[in-house]
Amino acid sequence: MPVCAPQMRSKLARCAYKLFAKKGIRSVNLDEVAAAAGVTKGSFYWHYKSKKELLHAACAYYYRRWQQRARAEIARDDDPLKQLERVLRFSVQSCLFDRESRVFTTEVFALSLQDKEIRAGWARFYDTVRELFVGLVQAACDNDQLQVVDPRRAVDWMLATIEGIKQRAAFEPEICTPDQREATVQGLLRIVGLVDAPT
Amino acid sequence: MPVCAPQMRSKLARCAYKLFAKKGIRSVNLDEVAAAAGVTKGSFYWHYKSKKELLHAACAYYYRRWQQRARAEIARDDDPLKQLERVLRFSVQSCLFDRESRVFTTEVFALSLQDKEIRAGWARFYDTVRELFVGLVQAACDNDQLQVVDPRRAVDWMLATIEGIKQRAAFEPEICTPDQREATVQGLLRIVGLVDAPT
DNA sequence: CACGTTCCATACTATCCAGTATGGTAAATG
DNA sequence: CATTTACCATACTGGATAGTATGGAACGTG
Repeated sequence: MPVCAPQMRSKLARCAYKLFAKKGIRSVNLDEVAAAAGVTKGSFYWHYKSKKELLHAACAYYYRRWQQRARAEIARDDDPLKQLERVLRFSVQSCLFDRESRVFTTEVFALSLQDKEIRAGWARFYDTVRELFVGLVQAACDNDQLQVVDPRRAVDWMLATIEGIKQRAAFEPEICTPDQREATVQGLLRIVGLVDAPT
Repeated sequence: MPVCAPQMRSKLARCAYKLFAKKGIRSVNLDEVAAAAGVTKGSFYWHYKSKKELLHAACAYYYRRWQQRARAEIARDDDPLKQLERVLRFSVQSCLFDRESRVFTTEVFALSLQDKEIRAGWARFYDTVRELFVGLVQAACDNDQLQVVDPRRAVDWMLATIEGIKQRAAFEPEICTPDQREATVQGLLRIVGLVDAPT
């Protein structure tokens, strides 16, 4: 019996992500995905039982890649505040330049409203992202580099702002041009420090 | 020749919005829309030439309603800062409770990525919203109730945060519960005042 | 070498739905 | 009253595509 099945399965997920992120999930059909992976629809169904299962795999691919890249950024520094800045810069960067990521996430958001499982998966991902940022903020506080009363709440606001910029930038690109990247990062840091000030 | 055509045209747009906002644009078919308005698909096509044209009408319906409600809030006060708070409260309120609005806008965002005209229409809407807020912030500044160096930039950040909260709340409802409404409004006001502080 | 298993291809079905073709009815108009 | 026009219904077409039925090749195993 020949081997190597898991390779094709993950290749299909990777190709699916690329196509979904380029053209939108709903306007990509399974023939395209299979063709991109060098097979046909018939064999696609040997690896996945439905398009929805494929979408889950594509999401998982996206999660993993984001976390890998974020961890790589963190590993490049020892200082907690610098680490926080690095991850923020990475997040903003992907918001500014990675059109594919925006297309994919926007489509997933729309599908999430109708599909409980997709929504739950994405919520779990958001949770890990939140905890990652909370950890960094906490560390920066312990290091006397930041003063934040409620890190979790502060991070929630900051993440919301990132998502909002990402989304509004689709309509008003001028609010988020590459040369504003550093100013945006600093603005986000300011939000972390300020949102939970006494009302 | 009988009259009253424009009534059915706008009724179709209204019904389309309701259905789109409940089930998502792409999972609503024209038979449903026509039935909701008390006609059939055949006569639908007498009023609109395509589903896309209907979507534009549904968007226009959404724009108009939002602006009417916002203006109504403003009219209830004379004080610029209070007016700003009112509109913010209305925006947050619709983010907290109006699930339909969230479904509709999320779907429109997804479609915008593939459709230039939809995107352009929404960009125009965002522009009027921005100018409305900028005007209020400016007035509050002139009235010595706020100190903002660059109102347009501050409003951009604040609007981004609203959108981000709206979106993240779909996955993490706890970041945006009704009892946090006032705190959220105050947090947004703080962002207006703080984002353009010197770096 | 027979045989089962893995992996893939071809060809088909079934369904959904946007859009069209066509005809009917009632009111206004000359 | 005849005719036109506005508005609506019924019934159909065409295209796209998710999923299935089926068969075949290659490879390991007894």
